[in-house]
Amino acid sequence: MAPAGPVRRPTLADVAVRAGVSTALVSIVMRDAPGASAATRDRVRAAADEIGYRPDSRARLLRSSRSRLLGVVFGVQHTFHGDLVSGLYAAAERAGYELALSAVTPGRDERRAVGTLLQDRCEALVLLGPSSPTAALADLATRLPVVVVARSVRSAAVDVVRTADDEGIRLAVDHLLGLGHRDVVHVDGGQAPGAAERRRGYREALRAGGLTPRVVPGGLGEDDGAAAARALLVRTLPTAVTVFNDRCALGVLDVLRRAGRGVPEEVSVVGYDDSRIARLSSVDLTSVAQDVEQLTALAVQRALDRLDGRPVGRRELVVPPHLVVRSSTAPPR
Amino acid sequence: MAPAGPVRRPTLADVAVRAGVSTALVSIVMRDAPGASAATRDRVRAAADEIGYRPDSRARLLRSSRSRLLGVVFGVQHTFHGDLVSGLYAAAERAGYELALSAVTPGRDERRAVGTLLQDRCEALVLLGPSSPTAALADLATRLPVVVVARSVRSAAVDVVRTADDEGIRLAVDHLLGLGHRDVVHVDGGQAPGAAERRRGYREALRAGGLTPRVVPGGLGEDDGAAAARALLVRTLPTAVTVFNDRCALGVLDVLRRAGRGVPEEVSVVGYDDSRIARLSSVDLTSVAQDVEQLTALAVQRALDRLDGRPVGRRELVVPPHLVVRSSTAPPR
DNA sequence: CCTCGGCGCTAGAACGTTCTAGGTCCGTAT
DNA sequence: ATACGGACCTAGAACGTTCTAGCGCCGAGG
Repeated sequence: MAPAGPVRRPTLADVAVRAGVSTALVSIVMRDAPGASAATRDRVRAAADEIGYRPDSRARLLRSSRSRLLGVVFGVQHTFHGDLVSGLYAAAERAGYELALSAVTPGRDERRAVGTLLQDRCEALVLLGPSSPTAALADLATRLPVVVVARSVRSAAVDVVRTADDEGIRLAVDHLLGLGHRDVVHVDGGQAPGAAERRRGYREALRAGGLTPRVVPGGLGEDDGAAAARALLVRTLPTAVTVFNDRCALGVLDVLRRAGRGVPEEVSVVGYDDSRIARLSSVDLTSVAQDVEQLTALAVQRALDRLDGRPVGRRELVVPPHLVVRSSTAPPR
Repeated sequence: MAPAGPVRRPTLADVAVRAGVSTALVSIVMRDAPGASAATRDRVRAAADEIGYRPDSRARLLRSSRSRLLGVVFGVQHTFHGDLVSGLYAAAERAGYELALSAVTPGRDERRAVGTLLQDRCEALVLLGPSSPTAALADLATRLPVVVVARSVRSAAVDVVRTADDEGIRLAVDHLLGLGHRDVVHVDGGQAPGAAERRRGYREALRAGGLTPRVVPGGLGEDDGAAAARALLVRTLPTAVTVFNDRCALGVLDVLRRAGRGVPEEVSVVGYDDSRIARLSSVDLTSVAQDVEQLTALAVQRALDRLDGRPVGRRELVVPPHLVVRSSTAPPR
């Protein structure tokens, strides 16, 4: 039943013969371009449907100078990248662009991923949380517009769209202070990208409330969070904790609960990322959410601005996050 | 710093002029095809590097009859699909094929995803857990080889590569019986794809051990698992539970622990999927893992067999899963 | 000396589109 | 009548590759 080998696909010429017109006219009809009568349009479309014609985007893009193609590099294991890709599809479609996806996997590094996109004639590149060194990104940017999402890059060559991480933590702290907490600790992300800014946001927010900041070392993973929580347990426990990210927060949560310290009864916990983990009903973690909609819309917008040579303002676009309150935070006892 | 607009990319002709040879020769060198002397090869390559030439895959594919392109449709929110994509990249590369990714997102359905791949001239399609009706898949398969992964399809037209779900549950049950459990309950997945087979595997395994199966209704999500666990708590608790999937198992776990029933001290729990959730150290759930490596290798293999017109055996390839033992299972007290 | 075969290379035609520059026809204004 | 403009359509040249022929050259075999 399945075709034996690669079948020759029908082309414009096949449709043209069948409809008794020229290929150029078929092309016009297929593109919904002006220059054909309604009657012929119907006839051509019917012919195309009958033989199952589909335009060949390769040939199409080859001919037209602009490819209207946006390359996207994403990490296949980051669930957050999945959300971003969804948003990018929507934003690109609104602008009449297609997306070419290229994944970074354990066996396929960023160089490879970018390389295939370049061959695909993308007009611009959107890189989600890239790990390439700044120099490599800058070099890439000499060839085509490059927009980096969710990471900050110290280079004048590439555009950046990211979340205001300091403000995110500030939201978390303000939420806790608003609930009446006065003893709020921050579990740190160490060297991780974004950690410094979140730490700073925490310090500023606490000082603004007239309180003394207290930062304990943490990390990216659950184990880091668990260690941080154990460290907190040996001293006097704070009434609330802001954590670098959700995974780390999960470790904190787990250790506290196992130690019989109720969350949120004894300690309130706030994570960061609003990841799928945070949304699990058994976790139900209050968390800082990035505005995917806006991040992706701006990324596409910026890419197009560069392509069309429009003047752009700040090279770095910073999007405010918002807080998603769940059941891991409550007023102190 | 970033280029103002779409810059004209260097072409074969540019390289040819610079190296003082014909475009055909440059093409030969770029493809590592025989027919050029070592000296010229070096010269051409140097010229290409200097002007930053990259072959245009559109034009390349347009010209050569075979595109050596495999289309992959995946769901952007399924983390498991991410793992599969990684495997597919590796398998495709070994076979000298490229992958064209097309994502299904909340705002972009499967039809769309498949449509763009068809336009991209893919030779065959690999669909990860597609939700399209069988008829649509069969229709698609009349146009090009279609391999469905991780879902079973009742159609002679499409190939299927999937995990032996019944055997997976059997592994889980045997593990529990081996630990000494005699009272093992299965929390069901209802109508979900794969649920029937897992249920059957459970029943068979229990009967093979001379025990009486007991199935309670569950579902795909945590809440379903939570409800099932609560139902179990009102009767006599079994000593072990196999659950339809990890998310559902998480709900079971949560309710049991909150009710003060230790896992694995009082009840052992086994999930299914070996998802990221199961691997979280705070969850650490024993789970049935699908063999991603083999699933993807077979999927690519089968697609190529169809393309090359090689005779294939069974239309459906079933891969055995394996059990990943973690700390949610232990001998009964 | 001529032929032959292989190596290194090139000219020119594909591939399936889009685009430019017309070409017909018809109705209307001159 | 002739010219003109517009609506509809077509021929043929791109686009950047790969592929098929075939060219010139050199050394070996007749």
